[in-house]
Amino acid sequence: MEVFWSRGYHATALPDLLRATRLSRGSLYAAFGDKHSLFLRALDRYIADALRRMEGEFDPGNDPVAGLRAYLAGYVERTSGSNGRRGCLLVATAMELAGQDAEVGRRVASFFKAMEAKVTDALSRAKAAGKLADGVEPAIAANILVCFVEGLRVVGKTAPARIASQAAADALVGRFVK
Amino acid sequence: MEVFWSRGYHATALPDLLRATRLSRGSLYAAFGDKHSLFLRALDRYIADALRRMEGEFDPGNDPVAGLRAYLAGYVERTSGSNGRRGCLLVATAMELAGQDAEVGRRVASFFKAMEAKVTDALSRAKAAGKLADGVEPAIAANILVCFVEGLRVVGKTAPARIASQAAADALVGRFVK
DNA sequence: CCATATTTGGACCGATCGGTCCTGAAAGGG
DNA sequence: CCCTTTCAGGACCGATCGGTCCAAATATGG
Repeated sequence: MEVFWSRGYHATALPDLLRATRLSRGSLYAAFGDKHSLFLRALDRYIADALRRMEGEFDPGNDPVAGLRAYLAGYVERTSGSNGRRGCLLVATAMELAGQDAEVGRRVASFFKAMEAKVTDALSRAKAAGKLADGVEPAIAANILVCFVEGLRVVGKTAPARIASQAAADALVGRFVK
Repeated sequence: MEVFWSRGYHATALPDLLRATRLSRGSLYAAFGDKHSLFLRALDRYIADALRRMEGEFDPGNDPVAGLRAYLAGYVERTSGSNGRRGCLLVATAMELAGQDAEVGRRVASFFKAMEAKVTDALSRAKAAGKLADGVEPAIAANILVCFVEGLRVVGKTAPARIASQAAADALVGRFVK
């Protein structure tokens, strides 16, 4: 369903979708309406997957700092090598469509907000446990981390160097925790 | 020339380019060859502008920490409000084409490498001047900063909140400098 | 085993894509 | 003042876009 993933919306033609879904033209339109609706479905699923994954990483039962590290490690993994080259449906969509398509823009914006909220929450719990370095404000640090991981996705498109990304991620959280 | 800027490559049609260049179809093809070549020209100019700007910010004659702050402030400015919504030709291109088009991929990759080198250099000079916090490694911190600013461009597409971005930028460099 | 309902592959549609080419007007030089 | 050169505007091209429709094949139920 996510052939949109590495190609983007405009670059994905109907034949690509037919091949990927193994559906006939008629069946695909009967099932999804049109290309735009199908794309929205794919985007929603991508977002739901990402949110579910983060819910596991930031589970209140776990150590928030460990969750943060797992969260960053996941992004390092997904932005390295061939994973990195595949890219990220959300980031690609944000750059390609979010400005023109309100329906899409809303979804992307709300995802980023949700992600930032989850990271903020984890940082707040870490702070309450006295595990944050002095002067680290959870909301601001969360903003930094979100930008960092999305930036990883961008540079990972062309320079998917795992060790460098991992070192950067480690150094970044090292600046925030005690 | 940069109507590609906010629309992206695929979404920009010939009529858009004709309107933007005020050229006729014939003249445009005589001058640039084809759409792809024209895009490459636009991309090269965009990259050259960015590099020239950074050369000013990271001028060896200036204080490297001030340069870093100016560099970040520039990104905050360019990712806030309507500037943010317009987006970034480089990031959009990285996500849309870098994986499929080798010519483009090379340009994008070399730009990110050049940017990282400039930031690394500034950080090294700051470190030599004893202005960096303990344990901050220039190359790694540069990687973090590059990812951060490119991430700003991504989230700035849908949530161009200037004050939050500025606070994040300030906090981030605050973690690196003494 | 037949009648009905469902789904399939693909022909087909108008629109638009990137790209070529030709005509007529404007500009420049003798 | 005319002849040549240049160039703008747009008609035109084949290909492909997203989307519709239908006939044949398949599955289903009695």
